[in-house]
Amino acid sequence: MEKLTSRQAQILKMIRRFMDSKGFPPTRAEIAGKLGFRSPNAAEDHLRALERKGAIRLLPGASRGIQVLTEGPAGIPVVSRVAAGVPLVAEENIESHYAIDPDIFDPAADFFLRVRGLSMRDAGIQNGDLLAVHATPEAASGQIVVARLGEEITVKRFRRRGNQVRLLPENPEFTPVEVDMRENSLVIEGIVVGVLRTHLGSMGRA
Amino acid sequence: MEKLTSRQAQILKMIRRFMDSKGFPPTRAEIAGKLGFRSPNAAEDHLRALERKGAIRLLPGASRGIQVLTEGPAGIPVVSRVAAGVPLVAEENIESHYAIDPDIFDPAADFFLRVRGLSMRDAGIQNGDLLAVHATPEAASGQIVVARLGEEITVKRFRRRGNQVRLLPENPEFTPVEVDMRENSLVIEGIVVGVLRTHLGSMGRA
DNA sequence: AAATAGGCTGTGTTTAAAGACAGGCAGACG
DNA sequence: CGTCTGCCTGTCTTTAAACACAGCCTATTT
Repeated sequence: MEKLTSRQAQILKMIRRFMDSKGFPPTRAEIAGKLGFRSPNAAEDHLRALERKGAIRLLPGASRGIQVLTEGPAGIPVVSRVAAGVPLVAEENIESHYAIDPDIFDPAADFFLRVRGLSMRDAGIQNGDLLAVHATPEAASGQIVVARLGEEITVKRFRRRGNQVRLLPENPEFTPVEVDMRENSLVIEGIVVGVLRTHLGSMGRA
Repeated sequence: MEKLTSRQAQILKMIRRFMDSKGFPPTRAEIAGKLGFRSPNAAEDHLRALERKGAIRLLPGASRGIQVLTEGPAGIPVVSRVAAGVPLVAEENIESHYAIDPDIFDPAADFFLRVRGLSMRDAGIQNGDLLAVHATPEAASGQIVVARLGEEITVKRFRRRGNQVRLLPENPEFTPVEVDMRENSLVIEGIVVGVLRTHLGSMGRA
């Protein structure tokens, strides 16, 4: 899809909202009304532009004949095998998308992160599990966080006392990490708000 | 919603299908065309009946002004505190619904079951977790099943040798259950195909 | 300097669509 | 028995809506 101008994106958004609430697309006049145009032909022009750029399809002759061509996959992105340097939720890290309402988690999930390793085993988090993550730099002591330590992405329980942060594994076979926020760069990518395991065909005991 | 006649249900289904494929509701003439009416007024009559019975809403004056009123909550039902005697997935056992695509699990999930107890702790299943369950009476040895033993609903790993079935907990503090299928009534309600944990605010270590 | 895209106003004309009116016929209900 | 609902045909009027035509102004791009 060709790139839209901000005005065109605004009109597309208006159409989407209209369809969500009413269940059918708006007419030219309704678009003009909502956006304050004095002429329905302004809406017509925008629709033509949106069709030309591949955002919608117009069915000639049909009233409300606007089809919004849904761009890309919907749902929550699944982040896996994180590449070094790039942001966590970047195109190249996204494995797929899952059609799940983000609001079943509280606070809402922004993405899933696939876990490698068993460092949080005793918190009921297994290798290959998907963690529902709420993206935020704020974490309270005791929460399980997704943190970036230099190049490494790690999932640990977060404990803080002043500038001294401890990242605790939930498995006696792993050792805690101590970080002084004044010396080392520790970035909180988000807090874990849920766990999702989708494949347990007949796995053996941990 | 009042009960529909088979013809009315058929028309409602046609409207749904039309909206799925086109993105907007049909006109009277389009309904008549699809169903072979020679008069658009037949469609008008049906729409009136559907509105009277609460299946749709008609917006006067608007072209294609048909709103299909979605019946009941969508998504996967969450089964909790199972009452004795009644089927597992019964109205009275359903706690809520979660908007999740059942097909992210394989095989697809039919319902969620809220777990009580820690008998499957070492399989990464904790107290309060939701188990995605595929409803089926067939279980392979090694799978985690939801089984009914008399009045009790239990979640265990399923092992079978002939008529002898063992239901294994995944926690050394619990003891396995042995069942002879010829003597005791064991009903497999389904197999566990996934795990969902939605609330881990700042829980302590297991 | 000319062409093109974006973003509008304003005025029509034509067609798509809602919906009213007048029936017909069958079966269910009191 | 009459009356209601369900399920249709057929016609006609009115309005909703698409869409063509003619412009205006401002940026970009060629």
